[in-house]
Amino acid sequence: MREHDLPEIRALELFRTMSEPSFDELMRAAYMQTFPAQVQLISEGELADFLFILIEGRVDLLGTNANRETTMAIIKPVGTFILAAVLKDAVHLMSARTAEKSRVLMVPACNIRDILAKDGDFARAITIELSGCYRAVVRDHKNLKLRSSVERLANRLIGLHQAQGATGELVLPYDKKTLASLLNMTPENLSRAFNTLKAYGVSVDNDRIALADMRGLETLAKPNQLIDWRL
Amino acid sequence: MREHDLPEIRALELFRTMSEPSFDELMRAAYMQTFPAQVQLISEGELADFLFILIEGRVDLLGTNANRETTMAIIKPVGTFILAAVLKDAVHLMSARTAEKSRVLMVPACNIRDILAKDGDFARAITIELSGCYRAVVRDHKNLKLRSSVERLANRLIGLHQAQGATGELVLPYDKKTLASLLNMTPENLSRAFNTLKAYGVSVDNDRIALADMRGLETLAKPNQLIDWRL
DNA sequence: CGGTCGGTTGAAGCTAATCAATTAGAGTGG
DNA sequence: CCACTCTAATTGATTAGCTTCAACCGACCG
Repeated sequence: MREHDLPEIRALELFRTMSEPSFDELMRAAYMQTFPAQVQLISEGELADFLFILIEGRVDLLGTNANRETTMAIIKPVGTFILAAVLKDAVHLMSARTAEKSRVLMVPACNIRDILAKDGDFARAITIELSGCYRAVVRDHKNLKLRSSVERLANRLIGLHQAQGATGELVLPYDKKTLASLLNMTPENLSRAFNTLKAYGVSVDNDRIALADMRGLETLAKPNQLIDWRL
Repeated sequence: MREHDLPEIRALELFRTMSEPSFDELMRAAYMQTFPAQVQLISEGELADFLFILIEGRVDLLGTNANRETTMAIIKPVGTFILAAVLKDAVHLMSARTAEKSRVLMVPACNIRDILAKDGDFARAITIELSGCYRAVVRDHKNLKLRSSVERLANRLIGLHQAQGATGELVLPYDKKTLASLLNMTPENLSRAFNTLKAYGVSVDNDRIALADMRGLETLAKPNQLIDWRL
């Protein structure tokens, strides 16, 4: 990367308070790239190799599910993106695409994690915890933007079923009113959604649910690792 | 707090790797509390005084807007909540209420921040950055769960107007297709929403928007500091 | 026994998505 | 320069999804 960009980067909130050697180490590994518009910088589901910092231009963050796509966020300079995936050494929950010609600083993920490890353990634990919270909300947000209410319910049932040992039965861990609110439905609509799912082998006895046709249910639900399976 | 709980807490991912003196310091300040069901632990809009860690029971995280309420998340043991607000020394974006009798460890926010400051600067900068990302998605999520599409558009316009100097005019920073996706609307529906807003003094000329009746628009939009105003 | 609460059902209405058609502007290539 | 194509944006008609309002049921509780 070019010497001339260094002071600008050093001034960023994220790097301002960092020790000189750590900063040097990071920057030796990092590089500045200029991309034209409409370039796919990262793709959902891939591992996070770099932390991206947008210096100039515009980058859109996108989520997809079952050939639907939605804009999750728009990044403007100066902003980082996909920090959480880098910290967790996890897979991207969103894709990123340049919307204009953009200048981007790319810092290899392993260097970020190295330097973080040298720093305080507690601070590091905090970042991991926080990354987890962040990613959970992103998943929720995608869930809401990209699925109908019946799909959300179906996937929730599949998730609970899994978590409870996949015995063909599950018990709702909260009352239906709460479940409805969590899935952004009215209680009435939840009740109807359960009726809709009867055709897919779902039978309801108060808070006990039986799933008789997992294949069919999954065909409807289209479970998606980048939305559903926390952890 | 009781001696007997200490090993259990120490084993949590968040505290496992922490130095002995730091842990002791935190725990001296912290205390364990048992609450009955249906107790409001924190309220939207208040400052974050404590980091909460749920040890037993269940806590619901709630968001509200214009006398609507929604369940944002359900916390089960062992889990932290409102970490981001604590790190940013900011106001809560969600309320928290016990759903069952719950045992909760409360760590004063200032102690968390003190210990974090002693640890590496970079790790600390990362947590702040990440908290910001997290809170942004929470805001987006509330926006989507608690407002209609016309309300979302109206608030977006108010926000852009503000950001551009509140001159009575604003320029859309992205094309309408992107704006629609960001607001979770179809382009057709966005176009109709703009028509609906004509009655509230909004006139559209390509990407240039004029707001002639801020009072009326705000009455419709009901802007909410806990959803809209980033930073 | 009346009261409340969680849940279900039906009817009506509203919000938003879909499908189809049209216009206007930008860019391409003969 | 003029057709040609592409795309963004708008409009209308229709349909799907969801909410709202109202009534009702059964369980639990005083």
